[in-house]
Amino acid sequence: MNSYKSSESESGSESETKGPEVTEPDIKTVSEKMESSTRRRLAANARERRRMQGLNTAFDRLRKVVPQWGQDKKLSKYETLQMALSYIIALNRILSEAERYCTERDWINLHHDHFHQENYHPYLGARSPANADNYTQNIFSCQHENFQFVN
DNA sequence: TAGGCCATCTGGTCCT
DNA sequence: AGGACCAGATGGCCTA
Repeated sequence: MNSYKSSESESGSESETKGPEVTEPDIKTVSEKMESSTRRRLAANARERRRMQGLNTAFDRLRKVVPQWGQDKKLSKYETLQMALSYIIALNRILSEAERYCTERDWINLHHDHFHQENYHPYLGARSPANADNYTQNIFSCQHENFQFVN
């Protein structure tokens, strides 16, 4: 654009006329600094790429252990987190309920009930993040009743 | 074609 | 100073 061009030409003419004299060591220092800066940026980019790849690997591992009934399409990161949350809460509920049922038969019946697909319908039906948020809120509203943190 | 999801780059902040 | 983490911007790919 014009502004860019004019400012560029201004600085150019300034250095020609009254700018500070640039010596050979100064030029070398400036170019070395730029080179160093570029090198650091590229290294940071590579580290960030590795970091994100690590994060994605973790998401893939999480997807493998989280239920995915009838969904041929892989869960998005957001969906994976939501499903993991739902799954953990369900497992936790089973554990706490199991403590209340003394006979093995009762426990097996409970186990079957909890892992039936219908229990996850609220999440699977949540297509938009807004709906998913509502579901999360519902989950958390139950969480206070069901979770007890042990030191 | 719009919208969702994702990878990458980038600059800022905090920590060691 | 350098690394880790984060959030915003951007562009590509895919699907309804």
